[in-house]
Amino acid sequence: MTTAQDRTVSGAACCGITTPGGLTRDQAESSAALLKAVADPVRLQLLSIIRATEGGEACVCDLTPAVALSQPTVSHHLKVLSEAGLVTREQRGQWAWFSVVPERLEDVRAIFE
Amino acid sequence: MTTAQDRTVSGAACCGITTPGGLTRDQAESSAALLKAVADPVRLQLLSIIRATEGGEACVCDLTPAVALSQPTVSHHLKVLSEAGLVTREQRGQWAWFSVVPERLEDVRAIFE
DNA sequence: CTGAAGTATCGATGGGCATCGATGTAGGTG
DNA sequence: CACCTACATCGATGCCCATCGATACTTCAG
Repeated sequence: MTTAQDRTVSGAACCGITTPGGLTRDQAESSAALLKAVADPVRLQLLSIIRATEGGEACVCDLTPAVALSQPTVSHHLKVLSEAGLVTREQRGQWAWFSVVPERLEDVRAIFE
Repeated sequence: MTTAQDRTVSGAACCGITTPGGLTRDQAESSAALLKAVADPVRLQLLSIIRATEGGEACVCDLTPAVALSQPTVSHHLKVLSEAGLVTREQRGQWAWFSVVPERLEDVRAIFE
């Protein structure tokens, strides 16, 4: 995808100022991927609900009525969060329990240090 | 858009755990809107470039070659960032200068306190 | 006023994604 | 075995958005 500039190009600017700093395209791409997982109202709600639940865990049967969406949709969102490393899934008996990964949330904050 | 639950519904869960905490749908919606503005590799790059430029300002003529995209596209991204309150635009002579709003970046971090 | 340069806006297009119903799968129960 | 429940996957659909070329707008120089 990335064409010829994985580095920040600094063209001879009209204003005579070069732009040396800045993220690499790859850095920006991976940070954006993590942010995309979080930039959704439903997923933000899911994260906050899981965190607010006693024990820090919640199963889909709890989350589905809480966000008022179909079960496949909730399952989809949890998969996105899981693939981003923001939550972990643990099959316990018949239910799937999800809990958040605080370190990963810290990674998100670190993007805007 | 929001149907009947602007509050976090707590259905009688299968596991006997209610989900009292959690964001309101409206809270989640506005936070997600802010995050969406930032969840894009190009916009992350633009923000970092502007911040890294001496003076904390940059004009479109600098940014366009730096991200290797067409001028209309860069202008579009800057508009998105501007509407999210993440950058401010100042017309100075013939050029449009953009600078980041640190307080707004702090708002983003605050979502994951 | 005429022309040129920097930006913003417009319209079109293609890709990604949120959502759903239907279906598959696995664990628990009889 | 058969049946139910919790959850995941699949396929389809509709919407949002990133990107572009073309064009309009603004500012400056002559």
